[in-house]
Amino acid sequence: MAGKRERIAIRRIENLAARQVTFSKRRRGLFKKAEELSILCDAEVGLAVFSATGKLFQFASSSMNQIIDRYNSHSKILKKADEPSQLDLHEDSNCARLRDELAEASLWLQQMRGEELQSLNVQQLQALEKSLESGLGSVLKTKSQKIMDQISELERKRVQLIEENARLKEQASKMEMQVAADSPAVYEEGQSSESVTNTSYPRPPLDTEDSSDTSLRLGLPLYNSK
Amino acid sequence: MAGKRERIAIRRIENLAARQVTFSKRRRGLFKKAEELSILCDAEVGLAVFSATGKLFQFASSSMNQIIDRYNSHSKILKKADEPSQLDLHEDSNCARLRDELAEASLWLQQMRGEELQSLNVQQLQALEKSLESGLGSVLKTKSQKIMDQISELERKRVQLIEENARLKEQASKMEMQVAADSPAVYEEGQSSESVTNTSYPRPPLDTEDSSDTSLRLGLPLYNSK
DNA sequence: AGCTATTGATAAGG
DNA sequence: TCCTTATCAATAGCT
Repeated sequence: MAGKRERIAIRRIENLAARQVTFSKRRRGLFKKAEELSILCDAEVGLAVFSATGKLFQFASSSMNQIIDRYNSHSKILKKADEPSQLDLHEDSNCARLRDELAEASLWLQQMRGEELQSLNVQQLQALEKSLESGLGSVLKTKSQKIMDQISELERKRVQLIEENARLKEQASKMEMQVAADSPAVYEEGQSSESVTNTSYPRPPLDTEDSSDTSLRLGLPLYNSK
Repeated sequence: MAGKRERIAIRRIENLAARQVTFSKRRRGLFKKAEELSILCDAEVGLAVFSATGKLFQFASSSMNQIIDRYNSHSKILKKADEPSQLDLHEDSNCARLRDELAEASLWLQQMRGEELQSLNVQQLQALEKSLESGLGSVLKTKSQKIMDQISELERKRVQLIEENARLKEQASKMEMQVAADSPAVYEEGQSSESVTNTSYPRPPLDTEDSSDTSLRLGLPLYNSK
């Protein structure tokens, strides 16, 4: 069912539909590779493609205007004073620099509003988005981890306390029985806990554990480091 | 001997030599694909690459100047008339700018309304990504709130248990004193809690409270709804 | 728009 | 920079 791929000759594809499909596929691949080259090798890359129907697709690692400027600079060195023709003649004096700045600014605005994204196929948009997303992700991840740790710790201590309670209850009932056996009149209404006599009773580990628990005291433990 | 190739991450290659080698290889590949695209699909392609050392490499299916001109023509449509030929040069700079912004906004609105989206494959994906991201943000916010609630609840129960412990300890020591007074030989080494006799001792609120606490039992309470 | 069988590109290592 | 080779990635041909 799949492709019995054959190598194709590099010449114009006559079939219109096939040509358009290939254009789409290869264009994507080309732009991807252009971007990868610019990132991997720290190169400035500008790529413009006009489809047979006249539509423009572009990629620029920085901005196309900047790349064209840089290209022209190189070309001038290799050639001559370039062609100041109509464009440069009247703009050069006062408007060229301003025009470039405006072009850059509007390009940025376009990009930030979601416009001209074609020219940023993957790079700028994704760089911006990824930096926000990854920063957010890291924060959330760290926060979640800390929360999880705190929950585990709380749960651990809860279990400890429950066990402690069980021990104490057991002990209490044990003693109750003894008390009842020895002097049955002592208990009438259960434990009305008063007369807090602080005896030298050997302390269970509770308080020791609890003293290491300061970070869990407050209502907003999210932002506590351990 | 040969390459045990591994896939590499698309980020700047730190090693200089490796970066240069990769630059050479990939640059060749990129130019080859650019040429193939232009031939196969009858497209006009211009590609300029500046190495990190500032060297220029270029490919153009026709001529770079022609492509730049054509590019500028397209850009002008989106930006401004760009032909303030001497006459309206000074006066219209602001007006042209405003007009440009309006034109851009219109185009953007078109795209947002669903027009021109086919040509914005990556744009659409990333716009979708962003909306997903904001949705994710809401989810995370809600989740955080629930976790906070659970922590508060755990903390509340912890305090309850501590109080309960304190009561039991108090009671225990109270009884201890009684036991010691009535039969001093009973206690020798404190509470080695064994012989778990489950008496009909009136239960403290612990277990009752605990039964409402099922969602906090597991190690991953993050994904529990209340 | 998806899916594979193939071809093409290329990371490592000399 | 140029080979070689093992792998990974792109994509031609179909559906």
